[in-house]
Amino acid sequence: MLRISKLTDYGTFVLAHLALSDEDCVSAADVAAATGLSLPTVSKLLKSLARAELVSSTRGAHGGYRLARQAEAISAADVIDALEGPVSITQCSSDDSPCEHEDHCSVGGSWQQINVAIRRALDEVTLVDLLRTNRPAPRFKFAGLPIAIETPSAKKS
Amino acid sequence: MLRISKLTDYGTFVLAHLALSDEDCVSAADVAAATGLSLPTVSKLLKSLARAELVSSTRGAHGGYRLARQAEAISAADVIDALEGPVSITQCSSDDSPCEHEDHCSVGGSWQQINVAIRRALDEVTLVDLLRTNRPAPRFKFAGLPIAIETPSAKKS
DNA sequence: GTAAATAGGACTAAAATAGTCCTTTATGTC
DNA sequence: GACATAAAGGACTATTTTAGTCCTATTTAC
Repeated sequence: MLRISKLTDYGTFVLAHLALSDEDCVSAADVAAATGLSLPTVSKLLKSLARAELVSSTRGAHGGYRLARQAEAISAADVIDALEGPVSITQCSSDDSPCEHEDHCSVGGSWQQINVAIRRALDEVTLVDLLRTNRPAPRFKFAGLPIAIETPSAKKS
Repeated sequence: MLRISKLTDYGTFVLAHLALSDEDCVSAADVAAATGLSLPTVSKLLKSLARAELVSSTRGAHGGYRLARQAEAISAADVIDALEGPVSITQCSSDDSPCEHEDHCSVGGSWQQINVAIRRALDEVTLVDLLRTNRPAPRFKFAGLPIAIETPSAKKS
């Protein structure tokens, strides 16, 4: 587990489509048609992405969305931040609520280190990288261990 | 977001207590008392940890649990695997179900790279590290950016 | 035999996520 | 100026996941 939400994954589809589109400006409906996602969902995603300033929008007739900056300048961390809020591996490292286990907690600090390491990994991968590894013919499945195992019916999203 | 579950976090409390205990064998009830968690919850966690062979158990009267190997040899990744299943950042990289977005998916491969990077970070931190950073007097809060911000009411779990 | 423990799994409750819909605002076109 | 198109914002529902509890069976010390 420790996974990104479906919506974040969809968000990368949406951004990928904007990055690859020839058009200057693509409507949510077009993105929905191109990605196979429903319009309400795409719409919701684009609104969030716009609020995070990863895409910019034009309202009204012939309006739509485009990337707010170059694909190289959009990292996986940016996308996750936009759609799930800031990355933080434990709840108590992000909440403002008091941690009721503080008295017994003998771990804690290292999660922050892990957090930073994960963050770094996510910062280093840009939308361009996500596009580059675009549908290789033989697909791979990651089954928990850092070893890619080829499977006949493997799939990716 | 992109966080470990509460139970996994609790799991580290439980393992920490076993690691620090003088006793050879600690019952679930003792762990519950020491950690402030409920017995059913601790019991569930220890059962999962035992199945993953991170702890070993002795049944019957005077039974209990102990670490199955040295604390240095238990990584954060091991704990997450035991309590949440294998780490995989996207659903379709772990499921056996077909990915219904495959046709439109223009990302995918790079998530696996990210997965490996995260995995590496989690592999490198052991239970000993988690114990070492044990309750520093001034506590830190990680607010999304890889910068630790000190707050008056910060807490950790 | 009995009490103290773990093993396994079923079940319920709570919370987070996903997905949809409605109303408002902005903008181009006729 | 009216109308059509499209985004903005938010409310709401449904679904799924996670958390937490409980019950029964098995094992072992005394």
